[in-house]
Amino acid sequence: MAITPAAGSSRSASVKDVAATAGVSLGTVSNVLNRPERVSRTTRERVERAMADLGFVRNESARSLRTGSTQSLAYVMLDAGNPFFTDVARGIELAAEAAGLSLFLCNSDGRSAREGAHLAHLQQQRVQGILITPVDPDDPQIDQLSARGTPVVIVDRTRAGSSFCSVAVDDVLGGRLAVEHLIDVGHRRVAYVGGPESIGQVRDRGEGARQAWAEAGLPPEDLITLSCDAPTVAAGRAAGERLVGLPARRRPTAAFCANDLLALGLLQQTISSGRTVPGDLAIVGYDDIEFAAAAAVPLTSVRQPRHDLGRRAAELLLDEVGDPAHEHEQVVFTPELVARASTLGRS
Amino acid sequence: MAITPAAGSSRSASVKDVAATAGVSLGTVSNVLNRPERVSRTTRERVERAMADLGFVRNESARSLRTGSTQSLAYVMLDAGNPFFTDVARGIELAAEAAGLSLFLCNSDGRSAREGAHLAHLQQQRVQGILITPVDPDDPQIDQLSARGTPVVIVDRTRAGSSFCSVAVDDVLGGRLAVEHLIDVGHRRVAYVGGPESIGQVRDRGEGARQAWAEAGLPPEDLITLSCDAPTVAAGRAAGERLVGLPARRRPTAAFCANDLLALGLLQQTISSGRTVPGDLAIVGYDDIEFAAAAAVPLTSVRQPRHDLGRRAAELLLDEVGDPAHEHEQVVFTPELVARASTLGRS
DNA sequence: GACCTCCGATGAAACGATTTAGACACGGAC
DNA sequence: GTCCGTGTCTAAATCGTTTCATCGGAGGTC
Repeated sequence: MAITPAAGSSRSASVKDVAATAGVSLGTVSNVLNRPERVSRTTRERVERAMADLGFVRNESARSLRTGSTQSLAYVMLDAGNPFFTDVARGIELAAEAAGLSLFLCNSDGRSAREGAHLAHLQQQRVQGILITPVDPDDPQIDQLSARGTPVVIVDRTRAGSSFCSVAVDDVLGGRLAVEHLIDVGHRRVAYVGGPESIGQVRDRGEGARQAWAEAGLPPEDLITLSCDAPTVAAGRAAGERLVGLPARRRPTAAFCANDLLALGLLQQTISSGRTVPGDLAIVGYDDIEFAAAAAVPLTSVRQPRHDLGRRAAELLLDEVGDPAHEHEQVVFTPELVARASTLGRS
Repeated sequence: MAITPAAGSSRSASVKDVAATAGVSLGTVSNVLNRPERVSRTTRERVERAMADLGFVRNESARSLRTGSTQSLAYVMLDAGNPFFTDVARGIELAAEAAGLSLFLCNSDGRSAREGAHLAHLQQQRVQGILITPVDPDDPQIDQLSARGTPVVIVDRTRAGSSFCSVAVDDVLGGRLAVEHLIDVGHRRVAYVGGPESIGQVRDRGEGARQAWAEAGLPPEDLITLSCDAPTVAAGRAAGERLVGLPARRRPTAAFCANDLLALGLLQQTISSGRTVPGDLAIVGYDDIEFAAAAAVPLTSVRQPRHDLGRRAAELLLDEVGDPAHEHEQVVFTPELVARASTLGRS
């Protein structure tokens, strides 16, 4: 007996305890765990029996300290409350699962400080790689991560220099699709309802909207921009109230929103103030989240392949981790307009 | 010069490299990291300088191997696509952040196998504790975790034996509130639209509905139950079609749905099939997710304090981690009915 | 000047796993 | 009988950090 750790209680069993119980050496236990084919059947069974009896749980810290690598990836998401990002996360997760890695989700909640804390911690954990939808894609901390050896893939954003892999969707094109559609169905006064200009997507989608407007030869002043604090449902409602406040002859007959949360807020405010969609105001959203189709007036939206976005991002990361000859790649997906009742009238 | 690791490239710098560069011993570097007040200012600055120059990043594996504890919690969520759970997660996160711990989110996606893999991995990581909304609260793996020394708090479920802390909401009461409200506003034929009976919440909310119905002295056969495969928007739409198929004299005038996703699906199907809410069908949801209020017919729903649920769960876990005299506690919150247009008509 | 204290810094010993070089036994071939 | 190969298992070194007992020197007291 002596001073061996008390059975089952105080401290969890280590390989040493297992070895002692099974009457073999440390190395043999390790072989049972990592290269079971090298161990004779009888010994292996004895060791496995000992592990079960002691409730042995491998210590991942020790393992990764010795081997220098972990079995996990992380996705630092911009807003866990936006279904778009949780769908992207699901795509990532499936790819990670297929590769036998586990995925940690972190939520920066749009705050740089929080994002920074997560990144620092993940770097200390020595995760195999990090996927991130950054608050600011040009944040130097991201370069620093990469320079210090943690592969990073940027999701749903691109970056000027191409020192990273990234996966994004062509937001300028998405903006064009939305506005071309509104022009097609006859609108000649349109509002672009965008989140803060600091967000790259908001800028790009607005840019696409303006391009489509100009190419149709329509006067720039008839495409007005409503800028919101944040791309949220509440901000969408507020935007609705500002629209109503406009004089009738300047009031747009349609709105293109930078994401579906804004569009849903706007939709709600419009209907609850007694106007109709699309009769009084046609609405186009962006992202095509599940709740867009499920809205009482199903929302026309620009669909992003969010699942594929996540999956592809994870694949790029895995390639960067595994292949020494990896070359950075910027993948850009093409968005697609899904027309529904909010611009077409009752179907 | 000699054989010191190449500056900045191959392998990341360790405390040993920092010590060599700063001309101090290992222990001093460690003191700078952990007990800076014990180190004289000049030495400390020299060490900090060396850390910056070398791009030193503390190795968390080594740290937690030595100290035997990590700085992280984990929440294994049932469905990252359901805003209810992401809101709970946010509550947890705030509490974890306040305690200086980082939070890893894992998504079991309703699958036991995935949940099990996450739990095993988290246990190997030696996280400080695990919060979980389990697929099956009676899963023996949860007991095993706890027995092996990883504190577990069950979120949004309770468990027969009280060997865990848990935080939940009184679902029977929630069911009663919903149905009492429908009776109050005059409904005498009601449908309970629930997910699979295997989910505890679905059972409890249905039970509450039946209790309220019985206490009002209404005939049991006028409270019908529609059972769905899963509590999702798509299933809600399907339920709507089944309702329409019922003969008019048996068709309910109101529906109580086990969660808001179902309710939103049902709402959409009802409206797009040309009927009105609440005129032809009043609808009550459950959870009061943000999209419930933002639906074009704002949804009456049973609000759960999802933010507090998460926060309280995290606090219980932190107490269990920190206080040796900790006693398990089952917290039950009280739900609250939020009446909106889907049962009250246009406001 | 001897003695004590205090402060700051040191060095070695862990933590628990993996890995590698080698020991040992057992047959079979020559 | 010797030698070699093969199949198993062992022993020791190692990963990067923290901790703890210790040590040297500066300064104060008698």
